[in-house]
Amino acid sequence: MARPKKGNRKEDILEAGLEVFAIKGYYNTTTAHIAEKAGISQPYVFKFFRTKEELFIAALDRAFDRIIQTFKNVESSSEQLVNKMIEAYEELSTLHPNEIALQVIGISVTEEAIQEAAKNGLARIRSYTLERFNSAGIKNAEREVTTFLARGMLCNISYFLDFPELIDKNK
Amino acid sequence: MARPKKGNRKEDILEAGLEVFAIKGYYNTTTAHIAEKAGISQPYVFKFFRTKEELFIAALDRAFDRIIQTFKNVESSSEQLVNKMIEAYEELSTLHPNEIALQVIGISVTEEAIQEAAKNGLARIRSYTLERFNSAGIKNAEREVTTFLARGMLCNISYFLDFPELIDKNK
DNA sequence: AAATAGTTATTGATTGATTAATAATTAATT
DNA sequence: AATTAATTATTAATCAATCAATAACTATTT
Repeated sequence: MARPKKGNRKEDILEAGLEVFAIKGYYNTTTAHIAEKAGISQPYVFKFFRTKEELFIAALDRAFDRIIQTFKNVESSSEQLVNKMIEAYEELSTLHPNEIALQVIGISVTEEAIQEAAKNGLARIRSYTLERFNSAGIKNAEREVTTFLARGMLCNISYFLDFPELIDKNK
Repeated sequence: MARPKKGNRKEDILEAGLEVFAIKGYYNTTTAHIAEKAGISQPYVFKFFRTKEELFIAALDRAFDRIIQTFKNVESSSEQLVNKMIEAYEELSTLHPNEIALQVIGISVTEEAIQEAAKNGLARIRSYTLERFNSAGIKNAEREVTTFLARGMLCNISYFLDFPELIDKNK
């Protein structure tokens, strides 16, 4: 049977892709897996995304969008900004674990176009954070951003590996 | 012709594997690539390592060994220990880039046994560092170790993506 | 309102390339 | 002759991507 559903198929595929890629990684995910999750046939994926790589990059971009949106939602005074942003990021790893996992996966995949997309996403995070720290009047902002990113990366890995002991439990 | 070479084949394969995996990643590396680099035929790899995964894990373990050895070679007074270790790690990324790349790759691969090996390697780094910080009488050692690891992870990613701007240039 | 024409949504079948791993075989060394 | 070192030949599986076909809907004409 044809034409059963109505909704936005491209959107379905993108969300399915984000989830499956985040769980199984780039190479272990087949287009058939994604299709199944999206409730369509495997070849139909290619009507909306020219290649598996293109679909992955679209999912990765969306993951970075959501991460940045999380930071944008943090409202805070200068005093507490850094701590609030760290808090927000930690919350993200329980609230949107797939976005974090996809970030880790995107960074380490060796396909060139994917690495470019990952660099781009990290650059966006960095420049948004720097802007924010600056307009909050934080001194030594560049250095603080680096420390913030570093903590974020360790947080990612600790979450991705399901290895909480990697981070000390003092707060 | 058979038996042309003499040396330790297992060792050759392991070093070839470490290098090729570090450059192309786990999934994009074929056993044929490694064999070629080691100067042997593809199936002969399996005389020394039962599976591709087993070979990767052996290479990853060796990479972690070398990283830890680098830290062991740092001799320093309590005062300068942390800075000296950071310096040593930064040097590592130019001196032994493959070991760093393999670490990044090992962490993000979704094969379970490989993730276990990566966790194990990180745990070894953490516990060695903690011991060292403690016996140097550094106060708040747990927290300092976390900061040290975080910085290391960002360093890894910045190197792996060839993206130095991710880290601020102040020292 | 019936028939016709055209479009959109979707699938089944297939393929061509890749590749880890095994088996059979050959050559050199002791 | 037996052991060791290595190769060639082969296989079985996997998967992204293409293609041709079909079902269902919409618009147009009669």
